[in-house]
Amino acid sequence: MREILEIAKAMADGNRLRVLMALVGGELCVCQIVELLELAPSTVSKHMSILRQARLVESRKDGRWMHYRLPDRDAPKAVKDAVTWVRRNLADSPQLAQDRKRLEAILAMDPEEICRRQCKS
Amino acid sequence: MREILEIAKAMADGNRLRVLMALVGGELCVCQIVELLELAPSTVSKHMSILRQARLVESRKDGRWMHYRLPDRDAPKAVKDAVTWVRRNLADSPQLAQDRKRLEAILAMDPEEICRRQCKS
DNA sequence: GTTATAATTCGTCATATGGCGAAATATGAT
DNA sequence: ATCATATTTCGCCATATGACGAATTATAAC
Repeated sequence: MREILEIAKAMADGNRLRVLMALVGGELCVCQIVELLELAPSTVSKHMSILRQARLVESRKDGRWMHYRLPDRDAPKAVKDAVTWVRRNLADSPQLAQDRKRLEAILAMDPEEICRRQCKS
Repeated sequence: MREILEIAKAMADGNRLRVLMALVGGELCVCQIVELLELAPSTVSKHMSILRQARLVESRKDGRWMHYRLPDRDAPKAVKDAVTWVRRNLADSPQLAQDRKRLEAILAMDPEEICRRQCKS
């Protein structure tokens, strides 16, 4: 129950659902997610920690960059099914189409340039 | 997105998950759910309204009694899949086994007797 | 070693959520 | 009509949650 409730709570936030959908296209680093959601890095970090605690995302550290991705095949079934549920049911949300578009632009930029932009603002 | 988020939020509470699992055995009236959860009727009513708003339960009024049940086949796919996810993953939660046991006792009682018990306490 | 930077942790704040009891509503019984 | 009762609505309170900025940590670059 504890585990299932943790997953359900992790899914119960619009920004976290947006992150999960953004990760469908492959892993992202925190600064890219910050750019997408337009939230403070500390806020995004907290969201990612909640998703990771629930095992809805996995992380990989690469130097100073932390990359997050959707769980592998060997994740618990509850987790995989939850991600599948989100993917299926948000696949054609018009609101998230906007995110896909923005994400495309973000991925086209150099990650370092993104960070520079964040420093300025 | 709105709809999916509403479902996820409705699932993000332990007592509401307990209700969903209790309803697997068939519909229940509010006083039976009150007896199971050991919460105030007003609190249970609020939980049920959140579940119904998300369409995770359907309701049927029978005189003074309001009965709640899991959604039919013609419910939205997102809803049916969510309920399936909960059922699959909580099927053998030891914590909920206790609820099943208590529910058995509750169903054995006359509904009116349950209400009488609630008036006393 | 010092500096720069990506990310996290911590403290704080505003709002959301879950709980209750009292009052209101709706319906059956007398 | 009056009363009893099953449920809901409302107002209140305590705690949880999501947001931010400042401080901290970890790592790359110099």
